[in-house]
Amino acid sequence: MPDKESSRLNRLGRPRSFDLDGALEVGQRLFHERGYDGVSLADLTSAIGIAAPSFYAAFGSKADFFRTVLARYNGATVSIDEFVTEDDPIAAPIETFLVARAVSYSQDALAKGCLVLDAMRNCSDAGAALCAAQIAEEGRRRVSELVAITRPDMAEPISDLVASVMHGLSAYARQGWPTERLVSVARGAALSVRKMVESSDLAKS
Amino acid sequence: MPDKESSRLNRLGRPRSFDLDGALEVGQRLFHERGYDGVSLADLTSAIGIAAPSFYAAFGSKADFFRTVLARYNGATVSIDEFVTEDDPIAAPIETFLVARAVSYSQDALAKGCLVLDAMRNCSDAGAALCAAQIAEEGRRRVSELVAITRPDMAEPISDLVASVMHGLSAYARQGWPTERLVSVARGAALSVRKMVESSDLAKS
DNA sequence: GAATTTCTGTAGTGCCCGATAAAGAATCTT
DNA sequence: AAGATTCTTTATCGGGCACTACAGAAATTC
Repeated sequence: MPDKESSRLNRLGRPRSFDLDGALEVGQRLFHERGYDGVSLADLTSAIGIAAPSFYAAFGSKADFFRTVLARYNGATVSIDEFVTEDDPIAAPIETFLVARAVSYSQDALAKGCLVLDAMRNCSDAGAALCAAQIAEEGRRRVSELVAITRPDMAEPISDLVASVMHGLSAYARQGWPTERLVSVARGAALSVRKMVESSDLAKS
Repeated sequence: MPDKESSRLNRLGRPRSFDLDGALEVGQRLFHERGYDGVSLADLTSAIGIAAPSFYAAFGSKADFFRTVLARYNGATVSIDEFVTEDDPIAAPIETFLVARAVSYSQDALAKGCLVLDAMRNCSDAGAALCAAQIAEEGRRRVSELVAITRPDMAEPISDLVASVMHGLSAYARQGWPTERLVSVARGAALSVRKMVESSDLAKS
């Protein structure tokens, strides 16, 4: 476990000859294009432009590297929080969020689908798959929390549905479905959300 | 390419010492449990109880074997046609179908999710993944055809949504979500379907 | 400059993968 | 019986995988 930025603040020794985040970006592109198992260490190192030992000194292992890539990717994706308004606190943000995902999953021809959702299933390393599942669960919980503000009884059903539809969006984006088609799916799912939000207000004050 | 039941109807030579369909069943169980790449040829042959050359003589290759397993699995899954009634020709059958899938994806602890939908993404062999995608597309088209009978304008949006939700059901079944939770997702998605079917009847006579 | 520390490149490790060559065993036809 | 055909067994094959031992190169501190 070589701490990247420790041991007397790296003032000694030969400096690293490549950019850490640049390597992560290259890896992210490759993983998004071909999946965890579709990218070998030789692919990674040759694309980054370094030899294997440099890779291991910097990142520890392929799985560790991938986990870092996942975090980087997740940090760059749009959150549902960005769509929350005061008018419609739930249904509209969820619809906009799903549509945004439908678009982002299909806009880049070489990086279709969601890297995180894909890694949940398409990843031979159990630790990396678990990491992806935790990130996905984090996102679902955020949706759940937003719904819970006004409709706590619908928090889980709605967030579960949103999470499930996102898997479909990611899967069919990978299959090559055009953006409009995925957006249609997103809007269709939003119909349910709207209906669930507006359903019999048993739990409302 | 050894044709299994050809060449003068197999009247010559040493008879096969194992059951073909039994081997497929064993393989199906393993693949469903661990996925295509999670099952090695050694796993398969030892579970079946034969040596590798017998496997190759009978099935051609691991990918060919898997394709046959996929067809076998698909033939055993419930179709939406089984739920069509005269009262409600679309919405109710789709809801029942989705609920049935939610149940079947989660009932067997060692075979969670859908083997076909999983293989679409979690499969290093391109041919096998394509085969799975075709089977899935076949199912989606069947839903589309049913919807088209009464609401041709909604055939694609609804079948796309159903297909997408099924991916979520399969993925989260694999994650260990309990049946009730998946059923809730299925019912939630069915809300959309119902609303889409009953929406402004622009295309109706 | 000398010693120290850290990174880099060459060259490999062992492992597991899917697939097979070759020879023997079991059944058929004639 | 002899010959033909097909399956089974043993013992691999070459290849790709993630990963690393080792020595040289490049920066630091003294």
